[in-house]
Amino acid sequence: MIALVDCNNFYVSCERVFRPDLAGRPVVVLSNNDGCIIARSPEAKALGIEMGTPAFKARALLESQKVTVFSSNYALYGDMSRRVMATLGGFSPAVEEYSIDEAFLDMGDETYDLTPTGNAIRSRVLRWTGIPVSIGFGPTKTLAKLANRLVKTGAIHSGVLDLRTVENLDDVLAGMPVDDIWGVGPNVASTLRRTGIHSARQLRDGDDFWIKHEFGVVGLALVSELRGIVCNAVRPGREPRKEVTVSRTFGSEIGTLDELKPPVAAFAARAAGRMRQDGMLAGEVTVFIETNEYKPGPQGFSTVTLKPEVATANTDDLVFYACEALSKLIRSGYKYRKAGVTLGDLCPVRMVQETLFTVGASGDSWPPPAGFGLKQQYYSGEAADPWQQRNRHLSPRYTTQWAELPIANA
DNA sequence: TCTGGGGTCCTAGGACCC
DNA sequence: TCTGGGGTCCTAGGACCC
Repeated sequence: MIALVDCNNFYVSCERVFRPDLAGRPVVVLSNNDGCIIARSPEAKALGIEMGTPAFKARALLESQKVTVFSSNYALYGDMSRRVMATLGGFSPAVEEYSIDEAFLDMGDETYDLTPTGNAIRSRVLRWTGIPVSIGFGPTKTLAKLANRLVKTGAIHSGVLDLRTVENLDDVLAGMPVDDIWGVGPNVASTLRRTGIHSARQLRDGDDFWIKHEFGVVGLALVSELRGIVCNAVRPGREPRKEVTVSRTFGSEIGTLDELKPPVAAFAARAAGRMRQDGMLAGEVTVFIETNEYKPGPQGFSTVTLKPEVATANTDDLVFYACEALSKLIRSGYKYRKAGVTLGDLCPVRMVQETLFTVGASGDSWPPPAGFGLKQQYYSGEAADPWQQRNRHLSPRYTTQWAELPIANA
């Protein structure tokens, strides 16, 4: 059996842990640049605020309904996520961190109803971290996800559902639209509907040959998992990343190389930092720039990838390649609104050292000495980031900065 | 004024090889 | 006249996810 543990309205819940006065009140969290609404409390959902709505379109509603608004605070959410995952480790030897707010737990071959276990998980996570979670149990990841979905949407149960306890499962699946199934996106859903398949039950009972023909091995695996056949096992831990991207929409549009270099250098440096935390080296550096699709004028999206001779984690090298790529990318007459750097073809430091004794040729020791790099002040640190856009509603980094610790009044 | 950011996997087709 | 067949690797792009 597999459990899918999903934090409820995770970003909002993180904010509420330190703002108990907001319990029961409408709260939303905005994306980077305060652009879109990406998390909503149930009260905010009830007001009809949709996921992904641009903040400026919702402004009137947010104000009239006195919705509390937060900019996203990833220092806080990342740390809270770590705490939740650590707590889940007490319930299963195999916890797969699927995303910042979700984990799959291998629950072994238990034949009894896991609902009590689920309740125990819920209450411990809530007590230890302050975060409420929903839990679905099923024989496959897809079915655990489905159980979790039923918990959240249906009135089947509050908080925890072991799919095996659902007596009229066929009826329930018949009432579930295919879009609600994990792995069925808009494209697949519309193809399915066009051929008369509307419900999860119909998809589960579909014809293998047709599924494979239409949706390939991914579709076939998905349908098999709906039938209870494991195609996608729980893989404990966090998979090492294969690439690291840092990208941002700028506060304003910029066009020249001189203007674009500092942010792109900063993105490369930040990506390099993240990558080093994972103990990886980059085999390629990709830069992309993008115009503003919402405004008239010449439009474009372009990308250039450069490959260092030897995989490297050296910030100066990576910044250099990123700037090289950028200069190949720029076209005069275009105004760019967004740019990003992806470090790809990542490989573990150790592997390279073992197979390639030339690691020193990248000109860097690893980890790099403190204060390395000539242009440190130039491309490091979010604080000194003039392209950093709006985050007017940022909460304190309660758990990761001494100066921002919450204060308890005795 | 204002429209996020960061990932993974698969497939088709081209290049190349024997 | 007739123009193999099988394989690998790489890449771009699609689709999906949170």
